[in-house]
Amino acid sequence: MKEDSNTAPASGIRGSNQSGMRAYNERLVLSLIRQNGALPKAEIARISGLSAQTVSVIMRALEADGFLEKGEPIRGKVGQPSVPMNLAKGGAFFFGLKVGRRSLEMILINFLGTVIGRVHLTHPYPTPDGVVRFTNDSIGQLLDQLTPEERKRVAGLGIAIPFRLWDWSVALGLEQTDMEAWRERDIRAEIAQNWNFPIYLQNDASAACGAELVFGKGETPRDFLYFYIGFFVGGGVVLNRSLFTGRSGNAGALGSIPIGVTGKKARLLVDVASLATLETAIIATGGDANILWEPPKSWSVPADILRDWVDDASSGLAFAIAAAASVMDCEYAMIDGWLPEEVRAELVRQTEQKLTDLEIAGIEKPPVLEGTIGTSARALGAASLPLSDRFLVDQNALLKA
Amino acid sequence: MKEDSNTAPASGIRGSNQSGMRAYNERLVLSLIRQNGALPKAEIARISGLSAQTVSVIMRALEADGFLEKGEPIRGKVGQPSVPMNLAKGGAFFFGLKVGRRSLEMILINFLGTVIGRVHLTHPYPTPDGVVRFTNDSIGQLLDQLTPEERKRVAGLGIAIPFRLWDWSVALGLEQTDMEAWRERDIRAEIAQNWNFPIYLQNDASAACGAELVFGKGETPRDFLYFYIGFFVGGGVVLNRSLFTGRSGNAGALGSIPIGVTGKKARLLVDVASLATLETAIIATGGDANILWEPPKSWSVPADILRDWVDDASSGLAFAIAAAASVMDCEYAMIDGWLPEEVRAELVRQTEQKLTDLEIAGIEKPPVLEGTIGTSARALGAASLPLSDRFLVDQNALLKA
DNA sequence: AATAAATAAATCACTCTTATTTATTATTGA
DNA sequence: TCAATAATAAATAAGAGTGATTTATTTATT
Repeated sequence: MKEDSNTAPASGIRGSNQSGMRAYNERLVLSLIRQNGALPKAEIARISGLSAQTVSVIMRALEADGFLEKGEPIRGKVGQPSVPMNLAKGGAFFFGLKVGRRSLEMILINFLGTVIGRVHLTHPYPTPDGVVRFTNDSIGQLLDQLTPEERKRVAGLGIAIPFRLWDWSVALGLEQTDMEAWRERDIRAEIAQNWNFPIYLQNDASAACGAELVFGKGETPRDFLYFYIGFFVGGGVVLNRSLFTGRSGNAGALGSIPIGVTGKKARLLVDVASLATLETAIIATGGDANILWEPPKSWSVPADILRDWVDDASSGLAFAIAAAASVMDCEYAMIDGWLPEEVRAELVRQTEQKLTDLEIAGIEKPPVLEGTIGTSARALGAASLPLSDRFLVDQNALLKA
Repeated sequence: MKEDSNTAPASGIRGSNQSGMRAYNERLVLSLIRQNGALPKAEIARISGLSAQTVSVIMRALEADGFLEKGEPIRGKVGQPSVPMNLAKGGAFFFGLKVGRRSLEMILINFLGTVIGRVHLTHPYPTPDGVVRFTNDSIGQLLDQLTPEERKRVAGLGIAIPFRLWDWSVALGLEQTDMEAWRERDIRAEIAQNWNFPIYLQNDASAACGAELVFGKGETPRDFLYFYIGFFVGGGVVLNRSLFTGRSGNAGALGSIPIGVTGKKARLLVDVASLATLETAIIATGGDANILWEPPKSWSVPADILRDWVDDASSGLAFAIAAAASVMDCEYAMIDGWLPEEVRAELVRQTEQKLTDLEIAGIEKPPVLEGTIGTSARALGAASLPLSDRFLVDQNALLKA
């Protein structure tokens, strides 16, 4: 699969002009409200440093375009009551597709990030044909739930999918050929033929990171490191409050962080901290590994196997976090995944402990936190891709179209 | 020492306005010429996407201000001959100070990056008082070489200094107290009292990385990883063609990358790939380690000691590069340092070999290259700090002042 | 004649400054 | 206690200023 196909047009460094400036300031307003909740115009002016008049003009335009709406005036303070402006839930709609080990999931979210539609399909393993068909069908179904007016406001589809699917074959116990198909197919392009909104494709773990960045609860830090534990473990790197995907779109390939060497073979994080490893352990003792792919609430993994896995995984994560923190000096590390909440909590606790115990001079060890999104992070993150690209601050927004 | 004092004002996300736009486009023009050499206005317009008229206005202004100058018209093509515009060497001047293990070095460069003045001082170890006095004295001397007109165009001083100097004491065999002074002193502020140009302070290895970015020969890649081998080993991370220093200014603390664990103690890159290690090895065999601090051309380190050191150092570097590449997906890794050229070449060769041999799935291993600046990278990088801040593209340039 | 570089004049889009309006709370004086 | 007045803050209108763009023109060359 042409994984590069998601990458923005490489382009050299471009100049800036007035429309770029306006686009940037509009995104800034929307981003500030998304981060802080409803805010009056005067407050936006103070935060952004823009003049009150400029903010007034921009926000009235955004309101007229249906992206913002007035809240109840707040009285009780000296002066004219302030009118908080909030995101209008019908401002735009986004599709998010998660391609997973055992299932496909399509969600439809509104401008506030609320899931307003969901289609789910279980499969033995993902195939390009199956994914393309499911995508087109489910988008059709979900569009039916929207009014004709709302349909015009669909701003895109994001796809969260593990990269290098063809490397799965062995782990999945499938014939090499079943996965080889992914190498050549460009499902993004195929799906794009059917729809006239933009389509984005990203590594599933990076997408999950995007969900945390856009929809995460609490204050989002400038720079953080994110791990998502799925069939494999992957992650994302957030710099300056935006997801850094690098030149090839594969930055934050955190599963490939080496955590030790035996001879010439590096042991990688993915070898110890992914559900594939846990599955193997369960199967080795004659257990039924399918429980892993049910919604995590209902997991019933033998306690001793789980304990060993958490022990190994947290050691690997601690080492990986230390390595990554040296490179990018992050404020904190976050762990989420397709895990029951109590397993995630224990994994975070042990990782934090092992990181604290590790003696490393010269860097500050970031605190380790639990993700705030949980199991649905990948689908939500997928849907956040078109949202980020169109409505959130982005350095490139300043440049010429 | 308040190492944070260099960090840019934290500030939230700011809006953009016309002066920001113009400032950005001016920097863009200067950056394009610095990267590509002399370019005619029409070519700048094509690369930047700005209209020919806009570029014409901007470049005439820059010429009038003395930052650009006309080259010889190029004939031989259809149409009016193109006039390549180049950086004017007298456009601005910058001071760069390197604080090192055994010496201080102050350089003065012109707008082209050519070193036009240099003052050097050997010391047993760096003290805040010594550094402040040397700085003020040497700036005074070097200013005498400039005309009164040129003196007005001094745009700043950059200081490249190892962070956490107080951790040196043990390695240097000095009393703890000698280095404790650094913890409290803010030499940047002290020096700033004497001069009315801006002063920047940065980790010495990150500064060296900046030299590569600004003055490096050949095409500079978007994203790369940089190691500078000095008394300690450190580095820098370049993202989107700019030096990423992170929230605390300590990103690219590449010396702290863990390369293995024994019990709870992590072995770090700095333990195997710094000259401090080599010095220890030399002293252990009764040799004279002072040769290391002479200009590297005249090194005469026993061959067997050097061979062992290069072997260990390259193994550590290979592992560190693999780890960092997983996090940030860099185009390549670069190694430079206070080293004789043949040692650097061998170190790079072995690192590349060991990285190739290392089996790691899921990432592309970056090629390893030699730095193009060499021993003077730190002082040049220091001088590049005010240059970057005032004259090169920088996302923040677009925002309101 | 064709082509390309460079520029001039007019236009357009945007933010900023200054001044005004509006709605509210705080203070004052009978 | 109550009404009149002052102070304050939000919001906006009008006009100024700045900078990129468009269109047209000039210039120098093959």
